[in-house]
Amino acid sequence: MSISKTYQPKEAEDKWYSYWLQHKFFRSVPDEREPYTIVMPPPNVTGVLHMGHMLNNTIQDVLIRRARMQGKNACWVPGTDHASIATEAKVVAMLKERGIAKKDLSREAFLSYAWEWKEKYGGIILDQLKKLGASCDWDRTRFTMDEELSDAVIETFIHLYKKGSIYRGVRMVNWDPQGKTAVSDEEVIRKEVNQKLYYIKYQISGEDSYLTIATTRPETIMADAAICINPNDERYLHLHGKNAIIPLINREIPIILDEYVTMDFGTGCLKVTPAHDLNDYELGIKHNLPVIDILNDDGTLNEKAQILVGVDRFVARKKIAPLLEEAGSLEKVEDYKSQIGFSERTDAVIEPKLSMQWFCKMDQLAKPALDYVLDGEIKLIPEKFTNTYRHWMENVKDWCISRQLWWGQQIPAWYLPNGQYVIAKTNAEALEEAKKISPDNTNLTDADLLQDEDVLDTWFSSWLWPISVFDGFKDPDNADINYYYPTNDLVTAPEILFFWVARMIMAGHEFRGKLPFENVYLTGIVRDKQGRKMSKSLGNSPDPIELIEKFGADGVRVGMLLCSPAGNDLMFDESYCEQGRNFANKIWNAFKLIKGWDIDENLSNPNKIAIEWFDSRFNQALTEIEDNFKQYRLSEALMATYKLVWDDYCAWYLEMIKPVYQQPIDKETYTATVSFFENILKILHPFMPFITEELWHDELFGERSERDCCIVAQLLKNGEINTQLLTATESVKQVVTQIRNVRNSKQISPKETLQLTVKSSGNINYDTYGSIISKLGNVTELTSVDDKISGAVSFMVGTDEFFIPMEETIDPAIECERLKKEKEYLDGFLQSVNAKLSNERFMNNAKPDIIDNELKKKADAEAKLKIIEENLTALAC
RNA sequence: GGGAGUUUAGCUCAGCUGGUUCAGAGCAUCUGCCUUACAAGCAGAGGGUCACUGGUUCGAACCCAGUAACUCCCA
Repeated sequence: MSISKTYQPKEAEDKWYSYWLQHKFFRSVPDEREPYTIVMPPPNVTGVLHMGHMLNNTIQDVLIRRARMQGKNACWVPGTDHASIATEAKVVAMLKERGIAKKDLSREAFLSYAWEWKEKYGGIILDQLKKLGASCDWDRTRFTMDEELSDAVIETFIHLYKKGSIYRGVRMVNWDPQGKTAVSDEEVIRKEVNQKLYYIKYQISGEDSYLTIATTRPETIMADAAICINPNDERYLHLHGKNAIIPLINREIPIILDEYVTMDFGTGCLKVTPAHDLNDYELGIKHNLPVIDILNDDGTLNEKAQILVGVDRFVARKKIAPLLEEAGSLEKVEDYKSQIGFSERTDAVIEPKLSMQWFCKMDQLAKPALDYVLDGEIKLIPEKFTNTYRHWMENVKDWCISRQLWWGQQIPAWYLPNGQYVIAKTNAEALEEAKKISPDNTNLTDADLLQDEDVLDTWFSSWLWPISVFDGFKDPDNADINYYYPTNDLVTAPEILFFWVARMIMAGHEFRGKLPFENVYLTGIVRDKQGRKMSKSLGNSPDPIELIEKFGADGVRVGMLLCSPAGNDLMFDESYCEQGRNFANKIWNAFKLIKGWDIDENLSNPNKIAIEWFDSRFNQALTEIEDNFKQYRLSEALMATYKLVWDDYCAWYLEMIKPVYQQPIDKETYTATVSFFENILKILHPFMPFITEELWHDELFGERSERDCCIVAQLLKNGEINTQLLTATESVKQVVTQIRNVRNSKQISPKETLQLTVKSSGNINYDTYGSIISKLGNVTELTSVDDKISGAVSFMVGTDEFFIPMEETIDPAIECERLKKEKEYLDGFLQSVNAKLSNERFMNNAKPDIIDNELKKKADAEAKLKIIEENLTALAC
C-alpha cells in the first residue's frame, strides 16, 4: 500500500464530519456527567461566513472538543439571529428586483416573503461552519424568531411592562431614514467626515443689524426655535431680550441665554433646532421652545419647512446655500471636520428625530449585571474589558426597543379607539384588559383594538438567547435549562459587549436570578496585514471557504489560532494558514515513518532512556498546555502542542529511536512510540480534528470499534515528570547540537562519522546517554578521558569538555580568540554576581533562595572559567 | 473634550508577584544540505538602547511620574 506523500485534507474532512454526525457525537442530552455548555453567538441570517466567524467558531470548537475529551457532557448550541433591519432591507431589495414595492404589500404578505427569504439563505453560515469542523449539537439549532423564542420575547416584554420597566415616550432617537426605523445608540457608528461649516446671517428683529451663526446643517434653519448665546459673552450683550429673523422664511425667533453655548466655537451664536438635534432638544425643553419637525421619515423636507418641500435633506443642503447667498444671508463657508453617525445596518446618515418609541429602563437591570462582573462571578477575558464594561454600565441610558419594521416580534401593545393602550399577548386578552381600563366602553370588540405596528429590536430577542435556546421561558423548570444553565463560556467580539453581552447578563439575572455564563472570551477583530478591518467593501477579506480548500480546515484552524491572542486584534495573513497546513503535513509524515517499520520480536530495546525522556517531556507539555487553557491562552496552548510534536517528538524522539533504514525495530520501542503518537493525536484533536481522526483509525493503532473515535477519546491525566532526566537530556541535546555545529563549520558531511572524547565533570553519566549522542551525532566512538586532548576541536557543555580529533590542524589563533571571548563574558558575569554578593543591602534584602541562586551562579561560572583558563594556558596565548 | 489600552527582533506576540549577562517564541531572513518520514523538509546561524526622559530600588522590560506615537470606547 502506498501512502500519499502529503496529507490530503479534503477527503478526510468530508468523511469524518459525516461519520461524527452519523454517530451523534455532537449530540448532548442531560446526564450525570458535568455539563460544559456554550451557546453560539447567533450569526445574522443575512450573513455569509467571514473571517470573524471563522475565528470565533474555531475558538468555540476548540473549547467544546477539549471539554468533550475531558469527559464532560459538551453541548454547543448553534443558531441564527433574525436581524430585523438588515433582513428587512434585504427582503425589500429582493422584492424591488421582482418589481414589488413593500408599501403595496400587506404585513402578512411581506412576512411570507421574508420567511421565504430566510428559509433560502438563513442557514448558509451554519452550513459553512460545518466545513470548519464545528461540532455543534445541530439538533438544537435555534432561530430567534422560532415560535418558542418569540413567545419568550413577548412574555418578557409583558413582564417588564408590568414591572414598570418598559414605557412609551417621545424621545429623540437615532432615525435611520433609509431603514425608516429608529436604531439604538449602539447601532450608530460614528465616523469623521469632511463637511462644510456655513456662516448664516440672521437679521435682528426691528433693527438693521445682523447676527451670524455657524452650522453644518443649513437645511434645518426652517426648524429653528431660537438663537442661543452665552450670557457671559460680552460681544452679544446688546442682543439680550431681542428676536432674530430666520432668513428665507422670515420667521421670528427669540434670542435666549444659556451657558451651554461655547463662546469660542463658530461665532458664539447657536441656532437652536429642537426637532433635529439632541442637545438642542434638551435646550428646548429647558427654555420651553416649540418643536418644529421639518423632516419626513424618509429624510425629505415636509411642508413645515415651507421651502424645498419634498426635497431630500442632503439635496436641500446643497440647494439652500445658493438661496441664502442670493438673499444676502450667507456670510461664508468653511471646510470642517466632524463626527457623524451612520446606521450600522444601512450606512445611512443617522437623523436625530423625535418620535414615539418604546423604551426599556436600564438602571435597575444594570446594577446587578455590573456586580456579577465586578465581583468576578463573570470573568471577562482579557480582564481589561472590565473597565470598559463598568464605564458603560454606570452611564447606561434607557434602551429604545421599538423598530419601525415588520420583520421581528410585533410589540404586544393594543390601542383603543380613544388612544389608550393595553399590553397583552393576544387580541382576546387585550380586549379583556381594555374593558378593565375603560369601563365605559363595554361594547368594545376585538376589531376595535389595533396592535402596535412596530416590532422589537433584535437584541431584545437575543438577550434571552442563553435561556430561550433551552426553553427556559416556556418551561422554566425543564431538564435542559436546569442542566445546561448557567452556561460556561461565551465567545464573542468586544464590539457587542454592550449590545449583547451586558444585556444577556441583565436578562440572566432578571429571569433566572443567575448569571448566564461564567467566562466571556472576547476575541479580537480580524484585520489585514495593514491593520485594516476586514470587510466586504474593502475587498480585503479572503473567502474562508476558499482558504479551507487551499489549506485544509485543520490548517486554517491552526492559522487562525496562531495569530489570535485573546482580546487583541489579529493581523491575519494567509501565511499562518500555510504554517498550519505544513504542521498537518509534518504530523502526516511522522505517521508515515512509523507506519513503515517492521517489528522484530527478538530485538531488545536499546531506547529505554529516549522513551523515558519523551514520557516525561510529554507530561511536562501537558501541564503547560493545561495551564494555558485555564488562562484561555489558546494560541499559546497551541504553540506548546506544536513544539511538543514538531521539536520533541519528530525532531528529537523519533530521530533517537529510528532504526537504520530498512532495519526492523524492537517491539518495546515500537509499542511505546505508537502509544505516544496516539496521545499526541489526542492533544492535537481540539485544534486539528480532521487529521487526528483520520490517523486515529489507522490499523497502526489496532482494531477500533465503531464508536472508538478520537473526538471522544479521553485526555490523559498528567503523569510524572522526571526533571533530572529532562535537564540531563537538555545537555545531551546541546552536545549533539555542538557536534552538528562542528560539522557545519568544518564542512563535514553528516554521513562522515566522527570520534568524540569527553572530559566529564561527572554531572552526566555518558554511559547512559552515549548511545543517543552517538546516534544523533553520527559518532562511532565515544571515549572518556581525564586529560585534555590536543589537536582536536573542542567545545563545552556545562562544565564538560568535548574533543573531536581533526586531521586538519586547528588554528590556535582562532581558538584563542574564541576562548578569550568566552572568558571575557564569564568574567563580566562573575563580576556582576560578585557585586551582588558583596553588596550588604542585597544580602539583607534579597530572599534566601535568590541568594542561593547567586551563589550557584558564582560556582558555575568559576568552574567554567577554570577550564577556559587552563585551555588558554595550554594554547599559550 | 472625557476614559481605557498599546508601544519588546523584519512581522505577530510571550515575558506571572522587580532577582541568572534576561532579553524569549513562532514566522520571515541568511548559510549548508534532494542525509529514502517529511524541500509543505533537515541541520545550523544572525537579528533587539524592551518608544523616550526622569524617579524609586542593592537591582527595572517589569513599579512611579512625565513626553511622544498609535488604537479603541464614550461625548
